[in-house]
Amino acid sequence: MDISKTELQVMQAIWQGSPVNAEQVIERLNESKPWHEKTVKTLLNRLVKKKALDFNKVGRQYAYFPLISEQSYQEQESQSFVSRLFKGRVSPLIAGFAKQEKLTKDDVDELKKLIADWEQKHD
Amino acid sequence: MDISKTELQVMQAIWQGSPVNAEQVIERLNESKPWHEKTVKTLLNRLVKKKALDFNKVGRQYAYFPLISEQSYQEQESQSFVSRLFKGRVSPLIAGFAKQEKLTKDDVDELKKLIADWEQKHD
DNA sequence: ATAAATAAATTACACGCGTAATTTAAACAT
DNA sequence: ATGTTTAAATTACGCGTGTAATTTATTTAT
Repeated sequence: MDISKTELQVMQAIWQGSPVNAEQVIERLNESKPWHEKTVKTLLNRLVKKKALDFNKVGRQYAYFPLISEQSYQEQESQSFVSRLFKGRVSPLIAGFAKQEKLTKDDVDELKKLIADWEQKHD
Repeated sequence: MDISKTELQVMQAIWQGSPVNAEQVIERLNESKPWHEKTVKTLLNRLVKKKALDFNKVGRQYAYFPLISEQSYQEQESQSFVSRLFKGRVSPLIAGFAKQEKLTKDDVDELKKLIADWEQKHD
């Protein structure tokens, strides 16, 4: 049910573009991390069992594709993260980023735009 | 090293106020979730081993206190969460909240204040 | 002083995870 | 048709986690 941290990296490789076979997933992953081929295949299998992925057979290979979109995954996880740590309030999280000097000008610009949109919609 | 989700709930009970003995932790937790006494004690033990907690002996009981502040825990976890899911950019997370209608007026007000502070500091 | 109570320490146990190695089955080469 | 290659499937294994039960050690009651 739950996608683990390593499994997430596999999902991210697949979200880059699908359908994609195991070999290509391994290539994409090995751009950043050297994982053993067998390890990646185990992870693909587990993700299929968890219904995070599915595949079509193409010859003797599998062409994997996601059953969960990156968007919806991000939304669900963000919800549960913010609930768990901040009782659901999002601004303390941003406050922490600000305090740690982890906000860039771009971030701030985007936040301003989001706020403007929100205010326009909730007048 | 890593604090699990259930362990976090124990930490949160202790962050409510310390030092605090096992019995009191159990009471605080059972406000919301009915956990077996033995389970909570196991978790306290593990958190001590992980150096998230320490204690002083008071008679035959232990008075627990945190070695990690809630603030710093929140900051570290937020960092790593946002890195993992959003390549470190915080605004897509907020965008998701906005899209899901999970932003309240209070949130928006606080965000505006944070932004104003940030801009003032980075002129 | 010995028994009873109780706090803490140790042990338990199944399941998920990270990390593969081994086995099986199917396609390709000869 | 048979051997070789190569996907995919199955199995492995130690460690962490959720969830306690059991054991030990210490205090309190009688």
